[in-house]
Amino acid sequence: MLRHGPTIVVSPLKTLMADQVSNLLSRKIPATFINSDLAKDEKRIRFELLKKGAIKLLYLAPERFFVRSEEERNGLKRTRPSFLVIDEAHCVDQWGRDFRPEYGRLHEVREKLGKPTVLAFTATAGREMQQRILSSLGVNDAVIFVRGVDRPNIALVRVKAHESERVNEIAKLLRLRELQGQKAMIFVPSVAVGERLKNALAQLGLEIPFYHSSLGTPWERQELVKRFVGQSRPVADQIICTNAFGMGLDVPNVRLVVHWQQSASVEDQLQEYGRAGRDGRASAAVIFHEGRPEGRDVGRLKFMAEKTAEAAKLSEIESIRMRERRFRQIDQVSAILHSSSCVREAVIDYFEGAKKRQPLSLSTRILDWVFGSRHEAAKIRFCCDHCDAALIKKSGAVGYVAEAVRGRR
DNA sequence: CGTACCCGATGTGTT
Repeated sequence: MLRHGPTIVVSPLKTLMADQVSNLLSRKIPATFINSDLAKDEKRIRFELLKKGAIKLLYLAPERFFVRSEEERNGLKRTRPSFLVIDEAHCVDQWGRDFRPEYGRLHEVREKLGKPTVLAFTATAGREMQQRILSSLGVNDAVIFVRGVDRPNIALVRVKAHESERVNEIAKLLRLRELQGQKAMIFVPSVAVGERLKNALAQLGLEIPFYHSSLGTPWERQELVKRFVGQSRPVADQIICTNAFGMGLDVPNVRLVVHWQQSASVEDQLQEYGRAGRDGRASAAVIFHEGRPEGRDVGRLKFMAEKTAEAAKLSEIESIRMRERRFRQIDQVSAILHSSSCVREAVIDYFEGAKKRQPLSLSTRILDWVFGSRHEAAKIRFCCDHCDAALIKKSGAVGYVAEAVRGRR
């Protein structure tokens, strides 16, 4: 706010831009976005405000810098922003090579904008990803702050189960008394699996909506999101979803996140189960797996990774490299799920390194104070299936989740 | 077979 020029914020989703801009405007901060939802006139008005210096925060998708219209590109170039902010910066790495290549070209953008200071934020980037983000953005000398990856109030439960058993286990979980009036999410890897699960649960008397990118119109999808967050009726406390659901979603009382199977990276896994317990209260994450390295679950993820790598406009060597990286990310999750040690520790190591923690610098402590969670972290009473093996043996996985969600033994 | 942007052609109209 105190700098002379505006700040450009790169954001991955139009819904996110709209939410954040309206939030900022309600705090009287002059913010706006420019994207393909705008009518021609509205776009022109916003460019003019920008030119007059009336905008402090401008939200854009990365593709916006590469639109056909030279006039629009120049309009952005002339803004000479003080900062280039990359929100959800894991997208630079996760999408920047194949799925959304413009995410991988932000270093060019920065050059054209006159080399503004770069600030990149994400809740989920492991150590290798952090380095790749910096190198993609062309800021290898950047200072990195890594804080708060652990979510001590979420009990982590790995459950080895075949597909047929998973439906019944999920039904039992959803029916837990401890969960009534609270929220639960079930992540599935594909539309086909989601539809199957939705139908199977319906057979058992559980009608649960399924959110995915090809569901209905954008308006209908937004309506379902609103039903889940309680801004539209009928309220949906439980939802089946693909990973399309939730970037930027902040629902406080999600008590349970179930994964039909592992995610395609540790980052995805953390991001998804991390939706649980945002209010700091005791919550649980259940992840089903098949107990062996190369079963159908992993096969499906690798198949999708392969297709993505093939579809991207990459040279053969780049495409192979991309595929191998995605394969490795998938295997890293499997390794954590199949290991017989603490899941929590494995995830923390992945993000922060196993090395002993350095004493915190003043700047880190200030960042903690500014961005850190306001509530005291709950004491860990429940950790994971490994650390609480005796409890699981006694109560079973479902019983353990019930106790973990209640927050007392 | 997951994830989204933008754009221009086609044809409809749920906040």
